[in-house]
Amino acid sequence: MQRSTNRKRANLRDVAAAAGVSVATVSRVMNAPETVAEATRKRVEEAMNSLHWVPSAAARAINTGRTRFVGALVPTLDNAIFARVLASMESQLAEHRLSLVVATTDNDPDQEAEKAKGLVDIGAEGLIVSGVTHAPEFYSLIERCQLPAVSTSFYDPHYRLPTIGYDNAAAARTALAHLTDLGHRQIAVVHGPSASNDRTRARIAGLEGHSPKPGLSFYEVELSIAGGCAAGRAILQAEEQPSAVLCLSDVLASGVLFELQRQGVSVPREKSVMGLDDLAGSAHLFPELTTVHLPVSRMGAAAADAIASWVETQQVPEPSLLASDLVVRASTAGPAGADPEG
Amino acid sequence: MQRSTNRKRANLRDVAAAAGVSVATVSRVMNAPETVAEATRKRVEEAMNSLHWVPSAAARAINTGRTRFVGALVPTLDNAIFARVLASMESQLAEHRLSLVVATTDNDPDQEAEKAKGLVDIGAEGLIVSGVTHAPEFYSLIERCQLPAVSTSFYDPHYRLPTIGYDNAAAARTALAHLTDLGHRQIAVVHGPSASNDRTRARIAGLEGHSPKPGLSFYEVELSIAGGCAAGRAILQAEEQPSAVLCLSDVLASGVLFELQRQGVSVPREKSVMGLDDLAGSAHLFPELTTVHLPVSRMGAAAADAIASWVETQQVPEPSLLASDLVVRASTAGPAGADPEG
DNA sequence: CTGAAAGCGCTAACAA
DNA sequence: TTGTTAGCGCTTTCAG
Repeated sequence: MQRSTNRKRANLRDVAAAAGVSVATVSRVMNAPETVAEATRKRVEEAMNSLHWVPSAAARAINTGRTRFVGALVPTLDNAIFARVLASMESQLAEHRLSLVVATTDNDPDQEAEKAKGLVDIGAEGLIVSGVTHAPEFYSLIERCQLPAVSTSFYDPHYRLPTIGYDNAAAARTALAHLTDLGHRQIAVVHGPSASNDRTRARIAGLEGHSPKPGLSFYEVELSIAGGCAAGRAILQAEEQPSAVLCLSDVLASGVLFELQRQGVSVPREKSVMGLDDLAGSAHLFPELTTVHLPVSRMGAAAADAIASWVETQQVPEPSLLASDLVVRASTAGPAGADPEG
Repeated sequence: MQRSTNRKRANLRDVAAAAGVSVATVSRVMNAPETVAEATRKRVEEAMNSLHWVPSAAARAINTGRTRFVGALVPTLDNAIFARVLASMESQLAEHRLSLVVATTDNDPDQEAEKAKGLVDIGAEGLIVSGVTHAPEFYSLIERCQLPAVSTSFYDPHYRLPTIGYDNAAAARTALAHLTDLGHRQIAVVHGPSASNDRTRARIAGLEGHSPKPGLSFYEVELSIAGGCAAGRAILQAEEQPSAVLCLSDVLASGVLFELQRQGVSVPREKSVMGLDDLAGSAHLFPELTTVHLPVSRMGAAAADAIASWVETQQVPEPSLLASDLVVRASTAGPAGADPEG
């Protein structure tokens, strides 16, 4: 039954009083301990402990004007690729003593704008987004707040936000070239919703004008294993059977692979299948998936550095292009019946 | 070249001055617009816009004592199961007008404690964690801060934090029972790191004392597709071949499946494989994976409600047990050579 | 090395 | 319906 047992949370003044010092000294113990005499510091620290003192984030933020966190808006957490991006962003931001707050947008610009507002409302100092398609409300938000914001997963040096990403069109072209090099001329292209995803659109566009010009048939499905399966079934029902399936995402390729197996189609003997992403699991599928590696870890780190420097120094970072590269594994081969020497 | 062009961000006073009203009125326009006369409100809103006024999160927080966000600490974003949990947490928290901030712990209690501190530092009003194994620093943090915290993915009514989860031991037992019911007597059990994961330990413990007592051999691997593949290879090299493989996680089961296929082992004809989790993709693997469904979406929503009510009303929520259930699909069957009628 | 005091931007009584 | 004013918990000069 001590007197102050039921009081609210202690504040700086309480600690100062308990330690017999001024609030300024307590503040110094937190922010510049070396400027406080050892004995005084000890006394203050004891007071902090015995009062269960916890500094108020808000009070600090209001004084310093800094919250030390930035927000990342990703389409979904459902695709393993974002786990990699976020992990590297987070660890790189930590180098700058910045925290990362994650929000998902479901590929919906309106939801993105709303979530962005939510992040700003809780004090985000900067934002990292995906792609170059955003709601007007999003742009007006970052403009009003003069908020640093960078975009990832897409490279476009002329975009109004600095972009840190790869060339989606080139990545898709690399994949297609691998297939045509193997001799495929009828190719099914499987991709996720294009209306809501500019990365997907860029990849599709990258396929245009490739030479030699193969016969391409497009299948748009939900971006998931189930979507890949649906595409697999649709492809098998087509009049003219493609000898290869180019999936614009590894997740889709996995689904296609499973469905073809389910239908008794041998990969790559009867049909080649390839992806684009290079997820961690893709190397271990059966058969191991040929794909195009996207440098998502480096991208996450680069985006983290970019937003950090913007937040810290007010310097707008430069756009940055990261290379992607072909990873040939076991799921692709020449078309069935082709001369294996040719 | 107006006079105030280069000033810092506008504040409430600036807006009030520009609109010719008091700061209180401006505040009301934000927080209770209906109490302000239409004309006044309009004038204030115009002033807000023309000054690019953005309310300060910190200042609001310091006054209301609320930040309106809670933190979730999850082991990893790499396993699709957490995407489901987090998605439902987030949408349910939104019902309470609360935001969710996500951090990953990599199954490391020290990292968890550190990240928890980071969340508190930026103002989290409550925390959601996984499991019942945490660092002393974590406990002292939530105690010092009197911070609401609930635990998920585990049910233990006697734990010091309210647990909202399923019975991991029972789920594993359900899986094992399915296999023994099918007639399997030699079963390989594949699981992730047990030292760092109490859910895994609980699942393993759940296998004990099951009757009829089958021959169980355990394989501990990294919790990933690659880990599942490694387990698959190890199992095939064992002296006594199990007729079934029980994976304590769907991710592992996928890897086992791929590896068995790679080695030419037919599932379920030669070996049955089952998982535990019921990820969205599991229903679409080849063959479709038999598993135990964990109610992660409901769990996320329940955890959100629990932490929300705690944060809002200071009432410590009750622990809550959610049922898991068997989902029989195509990856399990009786042991090879068994009488299909028996 | 330490303290006094002036705010940071906002909310919420209380008055008018 | 609107204004006045006292803080919220902390940092940060500026003195001593």
